[in-house]
This record gives sequence, C-alpha cells and structure tokens, in this order.
Amino acid sequence: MARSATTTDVFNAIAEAHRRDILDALIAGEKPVGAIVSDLSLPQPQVSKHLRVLSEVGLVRSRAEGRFRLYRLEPVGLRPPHEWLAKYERAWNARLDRMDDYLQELQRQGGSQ
Amino acid sequence: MARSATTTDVFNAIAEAHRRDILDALIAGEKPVGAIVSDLSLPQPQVSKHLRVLSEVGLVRSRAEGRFRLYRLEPVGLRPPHEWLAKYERAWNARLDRMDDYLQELQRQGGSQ
DNA sequence: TTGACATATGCCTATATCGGCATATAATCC
DNA sequence: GGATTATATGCCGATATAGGCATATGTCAA
Repeated sequence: MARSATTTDVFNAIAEAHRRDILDALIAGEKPVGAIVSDLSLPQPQVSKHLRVLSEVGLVRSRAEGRFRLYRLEPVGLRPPHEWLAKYERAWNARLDRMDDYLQELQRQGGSQ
Repeated sequence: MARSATTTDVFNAIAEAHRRDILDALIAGEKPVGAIVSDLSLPQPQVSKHLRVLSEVGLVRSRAEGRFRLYRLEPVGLRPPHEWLAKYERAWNARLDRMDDYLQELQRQGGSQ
C-alpha cells in the first residue's frame, strides 16, 4: 500500500499546497477554471485535475455557465479537520503559557540581579 | 515529482490517519513507544517510523528514559494548519446560516399551506 | 557474558501520486 | 460547416510513500 488516496480523505486532499491555493482563491467567490489558472499561474490541466480531486472529496462544486465551468467552495468538508486540530488548541496554549511563565521567570531573575 | 514529502510539510504529516491517531494518543501525555503500540494495535516498526516522521516535522519530541524512549507532543506545529482552516470558518458558517434560512423558509411555506 | 526487553533501521513490494504534454470534448461565434 | 475558446482526460515518467518482515542497536538484569 502507498499513501492514502487523496480522493477518499479530506486530510489528504488539503495536504497539497496547490490545492490549498485553489481553495484560497475560491474564498472570494465562484470562479471559472481560467481565473484560477491565471491567479495561480499554473498549467490549466493541472488546475483541472486538482479541481477534480477537490470535487471528489466534496470541497468544491461546479456548475456550467455557457462554455465556462464555475467552481465554488463547499467549505463544510473542512470542518472535520478543523475540529480535529481544535483539540490541540488547548495543548499549544498550555505550552505557550508555560513559555510565558518561563520568560517571566527569567526576567524576574534577571531583574533581581 | 510525486506527492510532497511528509518530512517537509506538516499538512502531509497529519494526512496519515495512523499518525493522527498517534498524536491523539499523546494528548494524554508523554508515552513510551510500547504504550502507543498497544493503544493502537499497530506493529511496532510501523509506529517507530511514523514517530520518526512526526519528529522530523517537529510535532513530537522524544527523550530517553532507561531503555524506554518517551515521546511527547509538540503541538505548536499544528497551529499553521489550524489557522489555515480557520479562514474557512466564516465560509461554512455562512453556508449553514443560509441553510437555516432555507429551512425556515420551507417551514414558513409549509406552515402557510 | 548471556539473555531478555524496547526501539530503530534496512530492504522489499505495490501503489498512488504530481506534473508535463498532447489531445479529446464541449460550447460559442463566424 | 469551420474556427476559436474553455475545460477535461489520457498517457507517461519519476518519485515518495505505507506496510511487512528481519534484524540491528541499545539498555538493563542475573
């Protein structure tokens, strides 16, 4: 077995930087493929393929408009990864707090000398 | 070129379900490899290799304690993906709001019949 | 030293990937 | 019809991967 399929898993779908860029480009709103291509300066077939992956995991939907194909964000699929990461928010805050404490401790010691 | 290296990129490191499981197992606190192995019922070499990847992207640190090796979470590295996803929070809330509106609209129409 | 335990590493196979390029499909306009 | 534009798909090569297994490394105990 190789790495999990991007097609199956949202986590794998957003592991690709270009795909994240595409999603970012779609935050502003619905766009035809060509707009994404010129936004990101990527070859058109590459963009189409990434859009296909994003569409298969449900992060994006398309509708035909004349000979254009407009893609729009379907952001709900990003909730599960966001929630998985949210579990760690406490953990890193705790660490930053401890770091703060440590820095203040250093400062206190430095100040008392 | 194939997919980006898990070694370089936190997004790729957490794209693997087993690695997410390992991180989840470490939320409770520092653990030796063996504890993770029995928590997740995975072969030990596999766990060691995943820990190596996690360690290389800085999501995990280890210290030696006798013949054990204790791994602990280093959660700060999870902030960038969390923040990237946070941008979309508004987007999916907006969508859920619209969905709410839509459902209420349906209900209003249904109620008036 | 010898042996038992804990962990890391090496080699292997199968596979899914990204990107490049050429080309197919589809819609529009002349 | 034919030409042009917009997008999707097919095939290819290179590569990194996850997992399996055997084994190396390291640490302690008797």
